[in-house]
Amino acid sequence: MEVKLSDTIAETLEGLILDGTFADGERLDEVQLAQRFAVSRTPLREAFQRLAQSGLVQQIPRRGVFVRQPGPIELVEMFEVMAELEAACARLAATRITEDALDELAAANERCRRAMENRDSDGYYRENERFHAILYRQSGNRFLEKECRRLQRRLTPFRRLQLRLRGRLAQSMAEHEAIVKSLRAGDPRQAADMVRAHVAVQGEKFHNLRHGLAPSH
Amino acid sequence: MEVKLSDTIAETLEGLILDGTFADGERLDEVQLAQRFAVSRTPLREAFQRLAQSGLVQQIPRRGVFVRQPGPIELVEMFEVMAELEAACARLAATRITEDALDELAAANERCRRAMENRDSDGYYRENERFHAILYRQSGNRFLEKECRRLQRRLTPFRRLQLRLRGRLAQSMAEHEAIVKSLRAGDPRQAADMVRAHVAVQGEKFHNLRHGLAPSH
DNA sequence: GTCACCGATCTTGTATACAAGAACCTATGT
DNA sequence: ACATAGGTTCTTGTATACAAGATCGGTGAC
Repeated sequence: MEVKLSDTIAETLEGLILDGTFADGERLDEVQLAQRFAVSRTPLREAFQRLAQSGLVQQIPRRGVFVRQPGPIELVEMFEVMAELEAACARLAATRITEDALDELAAANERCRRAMENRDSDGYYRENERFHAILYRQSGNRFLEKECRRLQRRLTPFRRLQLRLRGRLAQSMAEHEAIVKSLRAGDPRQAADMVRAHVAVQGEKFHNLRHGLAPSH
Repeated sequence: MEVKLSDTIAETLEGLILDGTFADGERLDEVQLAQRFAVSRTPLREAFQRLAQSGLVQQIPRRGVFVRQPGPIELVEMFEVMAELEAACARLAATRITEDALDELAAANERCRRAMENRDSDGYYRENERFHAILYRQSGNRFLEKECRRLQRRLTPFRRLQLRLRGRLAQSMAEHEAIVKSLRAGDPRQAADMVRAHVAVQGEKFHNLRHGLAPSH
């Protein structure tokens, strides 16, 4: 439990928007939600502002706040930026990463493999996230790391969705291995290219999903 | 004038923080500032939240908000991310940019040259910003464009500072020309590398400035 | 003399009250 | 019958009131 009501409320609302409970364009009623959370309008309005800055809702003055689900175009754009940010992490990490971190990456990927063998989708997802978290950290740039986390958080529901695609898990893992190899070789360009492709393919697969173009299975 | 008081206040405070009126670690007193702006605490608190999310202030629960000027390390990190983001713009723009936009870039750079000849530092700064704005737009990725603008805005005061260095203007302009050439050639890798170096050098020069290591003049 | 504990004061966080603008409904005129 | 004008109601934006935690100073004990 956070310290301020507005914090918990913002987080709860964020979850409700991300998981699609609130549809795109839907108006969030202050008084109604205030009753629902048993608080006054004040902390709700503070939460709204946070959501508005994250881009999850749009505040129209004197009109209210409306949830703003990213459309297909914006989603592809966001994945593209995610790919570039992670590629930057890889580029920097290639010259900065420690031996220990390389081992950690390999270990995380190993746990991914076990999760895949056990058909443990959630476990795979968790370890995959850990893999990427290590990469962010090893960029040696805390600001970049934070930016990556921020965008990753926003893309969470969509990334989860696309992992369901058959064959993606194995492919993803193979890509992880190639990435580790590039980092171990200390090749910034190759590492960046591989990570960029690894992340970008998620956006593309998602794009296909959304348009009903069935993947290969 | 914006629609909400909290908007104008947030913008004003942002300016005061960015231009150094508020020192690092200084506490922003709600009631005092409320009097100063002749408003109640409510819009001020809303403004504080926005600043906190931008990272300009830190909110410590039940303690207050404290301005958080980026230290040398964080600044270098931010410039590094800016370089990577702009490099991404260039990489994408290389295959997406229109002929018209290429001409616009050349024109903007030409105006830079004139400003330099006239010793018009502010003019140069303005046209330089326009040059980069075109680059963002030509990435063909509106989300990336927004992210670039956001970070650029935060780095504004520091970029301005380092442009004062003798010889930097001419060098910067030459880099612009090389960038346009790469884009015209449609070479993503080269365009990205050039933009990355072009932006990164700002961070490095700034780093030198801060450490009292005089530049070459 | 120093440290700790307790109370007074101040500050933040939340709730409520008030003001102004927007939406909606009705009624009237053409 | 439809459009428009006016008023009513609802909603947001801001101000104020209240509650709870934090800081600071004083006093007392060791």
